[in-house]
Amino acid sequence: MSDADIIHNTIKRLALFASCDDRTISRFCEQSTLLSIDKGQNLFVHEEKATRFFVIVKGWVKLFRETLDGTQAIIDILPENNVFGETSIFQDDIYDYSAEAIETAQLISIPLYLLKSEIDTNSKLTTALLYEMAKTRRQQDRELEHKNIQNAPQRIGCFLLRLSPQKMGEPLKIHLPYDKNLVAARLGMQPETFSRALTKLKQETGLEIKGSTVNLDNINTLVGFSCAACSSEFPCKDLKDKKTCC
Amino acid sequence: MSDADIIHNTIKRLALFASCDDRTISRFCEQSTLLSIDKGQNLFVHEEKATRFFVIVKGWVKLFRETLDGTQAIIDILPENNVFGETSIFQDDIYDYSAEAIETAQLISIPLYLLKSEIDTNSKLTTALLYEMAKTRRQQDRELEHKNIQNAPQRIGCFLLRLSPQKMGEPLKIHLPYDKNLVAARLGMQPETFSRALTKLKQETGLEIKGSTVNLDNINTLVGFSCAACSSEFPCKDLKDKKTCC
DNA sequence: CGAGGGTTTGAAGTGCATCAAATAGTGTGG
DNA sequence: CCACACTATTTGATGCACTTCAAACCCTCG
Repeated sequence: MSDADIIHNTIKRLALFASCDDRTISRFCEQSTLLSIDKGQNLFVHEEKATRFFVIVKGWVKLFRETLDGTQAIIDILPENNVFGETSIFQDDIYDYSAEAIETAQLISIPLYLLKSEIDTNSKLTTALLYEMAKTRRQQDRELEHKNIQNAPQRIGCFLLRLSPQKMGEPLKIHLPYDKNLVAARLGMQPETFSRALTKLKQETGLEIKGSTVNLDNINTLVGFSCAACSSEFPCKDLKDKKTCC
Repeated sequence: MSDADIIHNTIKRLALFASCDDRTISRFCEQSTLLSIDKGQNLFVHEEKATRFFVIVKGWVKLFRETLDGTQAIIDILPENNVFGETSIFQDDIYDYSAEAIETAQLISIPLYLLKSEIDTNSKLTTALLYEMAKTRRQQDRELEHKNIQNAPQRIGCFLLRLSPQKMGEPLKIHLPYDKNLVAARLGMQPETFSRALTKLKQETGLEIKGSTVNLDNINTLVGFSCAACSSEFPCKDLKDKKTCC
């Protein structure tokens, strides 16, 4: 497939552009470029002037910020078909986090000015953006709640449930999407804590761990364990299509 | 002032409606009602069907959710001129939190369908909503970061800075907006922890506490203490007009 | 004055972080 | 295919921050 085809196919399928007509989508595609970025490379840095936003075609991207004393706060870790950097249009064109590829990734780079000018005139796109934003807001809401009221093993359980097809009563086989250090950081804990918490989760729910694969006979025990300390009930409606649930 | 005047004056001044013409604003006002609610009363409950959203004219409102095991997660505590409940239009008209008056409050109640239909046609309003949402998103971002990297005394310091006029080098006199138990809950800590953390803050920065009044000779020591562990620098640009800063 | 809330203080426990070291896993060149 | 180096992961020991439970104190208001 040519670059142009990849760009077009990817953009077309995004919820953000779902309501746009072909002409609009083509306009975006024409101005977009496809780029590859190596593992560990930064795409942009917090506070930097923003001119483009991105869509992940392949690979994983880490969004984070750093404090004065050098500690890193992971904001999110995104797989393919996710958009990021677009919110800088509400931020005086300043990126409000840094972005780094955690494994070699392929990205679509789209000029921000296109989105900005489109928003002024295209109410469908604006509404779509609004919906996406609302979804993100809800996710963050949960993250904050979880951080406050769930403990480490429960947060891991919740994270695993998010990765699963989420049918009650079924067995479960999950492959951790990236290395355990990153999962730990994503969940706001130390690698050591992650390791121990996973062991505890094993004891409590009967799940089994082999390397980066997690098996469980029946998802229910995990739901019972993790979702007890959460304000939304299991299938986590309204959130299930996104990476954050529970 | 008549109810209609209060409604009109309040709505007119909201950022959300700043870009709307008088006709639109009048349309909203006509369909709105003014209501009073006693301290401790619920305005609506999480998961309830949503038909109206609200603007605070006077008093304080607590937004929260409860988990199965009964613990409460405070989402926010809002003073006058804040809008809440409006995000349920992105949620199948379900409130995604409960709302309770923490002291007798006066509120404007506006039908959600008005906002919904307006969004389809009025791109100015949609954009304004988008901006408000982006601002909330940023706030939440900070909250999460703070929860991760600031300790209890620092979080209190940050909270106090948010309440102040925020000029460097000046003395400071702050009155805690609501009772200490609530401040503690808002900051995600126990009342006992809050008390102890405040004592520590007193030792570290030289501020003085008399009941619910906080005095400080020079704001700088507080900034130095609290903002060290934060990824944004003091005046907290982009955030200073909202309740969350630092 | 005395009851009852809010607030502070004390003592003990829990959860997570940190530092250090052992072990498992992975890829490399021989 | 093995040995080595290097990294990821686990385990152990200790410390700190916050929570929890309990009791004292303080303040307000009937």
